[in-house]
Amino acid sequence: MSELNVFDKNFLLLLHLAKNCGLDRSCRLSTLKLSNEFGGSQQTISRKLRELEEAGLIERFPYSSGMELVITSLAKKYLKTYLNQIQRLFDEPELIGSIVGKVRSGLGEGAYYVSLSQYMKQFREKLGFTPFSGTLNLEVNEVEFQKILLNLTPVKIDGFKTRKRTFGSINCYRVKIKNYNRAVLMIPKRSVHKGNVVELIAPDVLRDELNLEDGDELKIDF
Amino acid sequence: MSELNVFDKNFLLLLHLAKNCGLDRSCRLSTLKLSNEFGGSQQTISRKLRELEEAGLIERFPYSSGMELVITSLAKKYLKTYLNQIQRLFDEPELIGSIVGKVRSGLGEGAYYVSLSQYMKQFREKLGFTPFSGTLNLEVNEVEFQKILLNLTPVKIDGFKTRKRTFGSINCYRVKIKNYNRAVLMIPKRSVHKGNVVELIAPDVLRDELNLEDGDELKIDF
DNA sequence: ATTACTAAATTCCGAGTAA
DNA sequence: TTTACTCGGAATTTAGTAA
Repeated sequence: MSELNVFDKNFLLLLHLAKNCGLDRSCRLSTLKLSNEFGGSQQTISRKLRELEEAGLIERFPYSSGMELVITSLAKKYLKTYLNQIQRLFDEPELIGSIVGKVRSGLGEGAYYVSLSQYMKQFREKLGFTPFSGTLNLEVNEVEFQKILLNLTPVKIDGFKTRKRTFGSINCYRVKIKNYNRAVLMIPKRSVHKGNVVELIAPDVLRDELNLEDGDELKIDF
Repeated sequence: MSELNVFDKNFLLLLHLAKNCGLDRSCRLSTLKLSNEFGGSQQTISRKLRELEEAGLIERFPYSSGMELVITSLAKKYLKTYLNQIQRLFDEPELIGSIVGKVRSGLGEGAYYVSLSQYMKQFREKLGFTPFSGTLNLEVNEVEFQKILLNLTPVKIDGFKTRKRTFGSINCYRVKIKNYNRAVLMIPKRSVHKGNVVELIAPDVLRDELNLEDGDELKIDF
C-alpha cells in the first residue's frame, strides 16, 4: 500500500480529530490527550499530526498546554468524498428489479440436467460454485419477469452435443433471495417448462436454506 | 494503534471491496487483480483477505480463476457506523446561532485594552493565539445577540488591578466568520460600548483578512 | 492460472530523552 | 508541563516460491 496518501493512511485519526473539533472550528488538545483517546503513543500521535499538517490536512497553532487544531477545507473535501462513497453503497441497492413467485415442485428434470458433467463444469467455472444437483421451481408472472430480464446480462452456459442428443445453452442470472445471495436463476434455451416457471440453482439446498414448502411465496431480487 | 480491530485496520480495503461487490451481492475477483486496483502486493492482499475472512467481515468461495467474495452483514454494520459518524460531521454544523452585524470604526480604546500585557498573557494561554492589538467593532441587534450568548459558555479572561485603576474581566466567545475560524468576540464586564456594539479580536488583522470596510454587513457564526 | 507460505526487506512504533 | 528527535525492536510488506 505504498501509494496510499497521507489522508488515507491517517483516515481514522482525522475522523477522530474531526469528531472532536468539528469541521468548522478549532479545538484545543495535546498529543498526550490524543494518544489516550485514540490509541498509540504520544510520539506516534506527534509524528502523525506532523504528517497531516505537512499534507495540509490540519493546521496547528502552539498553545501553552498543547495546541489549537483546525481541520482544513482540504481534509473536509476528503471526508466528504468518503461520505459519498459509503453513502452510495447504502443508497443504491443495485436492485434492477424484484419479482414474486410461488414455490412449485418439479418433476426432477432440472436435477438431471444440472448434474450433467458438461454443464456442471461450466457452473463451477462461470458461477464460482458447484450447484446442488437439484433445482427449485418457481411460478412467476411471465410478462413482469421478461421485462426484468431485458435489463440484465446473463452468464451464458454453453450447450453441447452427445451421440444421442443435443443439449441447449442456458442463460444464468445471479439473484438474491432474502439474505441468501448465491442463488442463480436458469433460463434454458429449450425449456421443458412454460414461460411462467423458472428454475433456481445454488451451492446449497435452497428448500432447506430458506425453509420453503410448496406454495410459499418467494421474492427474488435481481 | 495496537488496539485497532481488523475492520478499522482494513477499512479502506473493505470499502474497495464493497464498491466492487455491492453490499448484497457476491463478486468475483483475485488477489492479483485486487493488488493492482487497490495497491500493495498480491501477498499482502492475500493475507488481508484471510484476516477479513477470519474476522467474519467477508466470505470467500474458491473459484477456478480467483474467488467469489461476499461482504457479510457484520461488515455492513461497521460500514454503516462509519457512514453515520461522517454524516454527523456534515449534518451538524455545530452552529449555536448566527448574527449579522455592521462593521463600525472604533476609537481605538479596544486596541489599548487588548494590548495590555495582563490581558495579552491570558489571551495566549486561554485562546491559543496572540491577538493583533486592535479590534473590529461590530454593530449588532442587542436582543438577538443576547439570546445567542445565553447558549454559550465563554472563555473567561480575568480582570486585574493596577495602582491607578481596576480592569474588569472579559468574556470571550469563539466565532467563525466566513471561512475564518480563529476570531473571538469579546464582552468586557464593563464595556465602553452600548450593548449593541461588540468587539472582535483575532491573531490576524480581520479588516485585511476578510477585506472589510466600514458599513459592510458581516455574518458571525457561533 | 490461482492462493499462500517463508524469510528478508522495509516500515512503523514507542521508550528514552532533549528542548 | 509541552512537542519532537533518535534509535532499537516490533510489525508489516513483499520477493521468491510451493502447492
